[in-house]
Amino acid sequence: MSETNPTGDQEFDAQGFARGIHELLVLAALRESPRHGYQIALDVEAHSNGVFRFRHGTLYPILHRMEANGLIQGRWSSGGGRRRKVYSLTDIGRRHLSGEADRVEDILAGLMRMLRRAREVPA
Amino acid sequence: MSETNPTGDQEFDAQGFARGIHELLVLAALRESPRHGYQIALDVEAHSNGVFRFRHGTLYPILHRMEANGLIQGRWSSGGGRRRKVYSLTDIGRRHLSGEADRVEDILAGLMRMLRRAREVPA
DNA sequence: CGATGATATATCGATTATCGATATAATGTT
DNA sequence: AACATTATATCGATAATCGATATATCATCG
Repeated sequence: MSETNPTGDQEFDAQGFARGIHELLVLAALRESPRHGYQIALDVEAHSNGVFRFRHGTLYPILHRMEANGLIQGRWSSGGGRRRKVYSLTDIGRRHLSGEADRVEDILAGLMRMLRRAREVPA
Repeated sequence: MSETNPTGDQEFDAQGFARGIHELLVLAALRESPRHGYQIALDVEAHSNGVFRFRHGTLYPILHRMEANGLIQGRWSSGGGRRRKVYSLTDIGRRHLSGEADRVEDILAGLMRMLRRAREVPA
């Protein structure tokens, strides 16, 4: 009963799930236009009513990792003044965004089913 | 903008989320009747079309932790033969199940919103 | 009746990533 | 001039999954 699951559902990897969520949040924040780190954090927080929030000790390592993996590309804003690293989606990141969105949505659907079952607790 | 969020939404804790999911899977599997570890693993796998799967190196530590936290209660099946530790929901576990189900569902709803936004990627 | 595979529980070490704390610096405001 | 906000960065502690491994029972089949 362990053949690759026949429904086409995606598998749940507990460790990777949170990481995937974080990366999706970043990719989604960049989907329209480039942004620097702090903007990404504010964008994510604003669009989720404060549910999702990046601590900067979390965000910047994620951005570095994603840049190393080629999902995003950062460029230091030229021109004097406050240094900002502006990130934009790469083609890889754009593909990853849609692929991961599908994958995660399947998992979320599975979780929803699980929750509905869990609600049917006999009093 | 960091006061306890006003919408009543639950906050997302990346680290704790996966753990919470695992615990919910166990609690949900026990909601009807007591089961031992191996049954829980099979139950979870069966009801999720193989999306969710417990490795035993993962499951048993979780069961031990949940028992230590009072969410479930294990009893070694008396009577000769193969030793089995049968777990059942405690009252605490039952309350936790419904509370956590609400909490996680809010987060899932937030993730769904995020995914919908992510899908509107300009071609 | 012996071998094999499924059932069943358990522990341990390696890995890895978040998180909090902390550092640095420029900018705007009073 | 002082202070809060904006902005990026690193580091160590923490914690939990995961794979590997160990042990033992039971059923089945040759």
